[in-house]
Amino acid sequence: MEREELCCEAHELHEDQLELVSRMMPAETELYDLAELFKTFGDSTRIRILFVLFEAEVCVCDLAQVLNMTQSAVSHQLKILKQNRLVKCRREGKSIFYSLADDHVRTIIAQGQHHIKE
Amino acid sequence: MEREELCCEAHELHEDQLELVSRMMPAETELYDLAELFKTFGDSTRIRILFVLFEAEVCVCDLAQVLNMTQSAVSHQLKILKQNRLVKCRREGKSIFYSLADDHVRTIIAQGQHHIKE
DNA sequence: CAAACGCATGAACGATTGTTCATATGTTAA
DNA sequence: TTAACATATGAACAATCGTTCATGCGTTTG
Repeated sequence: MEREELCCEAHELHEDQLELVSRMMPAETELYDLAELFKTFGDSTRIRILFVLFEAEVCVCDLAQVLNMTQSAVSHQLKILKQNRLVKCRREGKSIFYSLADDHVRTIIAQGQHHIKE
Repeated sequence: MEREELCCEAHELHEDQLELVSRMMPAETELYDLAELFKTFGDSTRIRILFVLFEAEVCVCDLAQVLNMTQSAVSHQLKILKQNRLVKCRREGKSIFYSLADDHVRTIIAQGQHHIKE
């Protein structure tokens, strides 16, 4: 990450714009967390898992069956979804049931759908 | 992607649930496009670029200066943002000015911020 | 207790990603 | 036209990612 020494002088950002940008720019940790969150949505397997959970609370083996994936692959992705608090789970006997953590998930996906369909 | 032959019988999805899930599941191309879109948000460099564009229309070298990055790295990321229609650009002399493509970008980022802050 | 079941996890692998470096393209000024 | 400037782009590299395979953990059943 090298800093450019000089910049096109004709279009240099005004001082007040620079101040505005730096004032509105979130902290590094927030930027990182934001990227981490969207990265979680950035895989079609995880998106498919979320769409199943939009309709029902399901156990891991049902997820694997519906999505035509191995149980291991589903478990790995569920772990990522859970780490980013997109899903939650509860144990019931030998099975573990997964469901959406909250409604932000629906909203974010819906906004994404809206964007790609315009 | 191997299909599981058997599944926990006790918690098997009901037929009507299966039908509901498959009815609400988007087509493969839409799932892919959705993942592609969120993948674009899933990098802190691109997030930082977007936060600058929230405040001002800027040329590439100003972006590089503000973000303390090389012009090349910024250009590569701007290409990805443009391919996914998150930003647009116009030429003015030797410079090329980038700005937000539409307001979905703000909405999606805002939803993400809301989620990580709860 | 042991066996079976449902799920989680670590290692390994190919595939993808973000940056750097060198260079090409397009525009303006001399 | 030639030089300088602003930006774009291809190759190369390390780093990260998603899946598979083997195996471990927790629970229930016999």
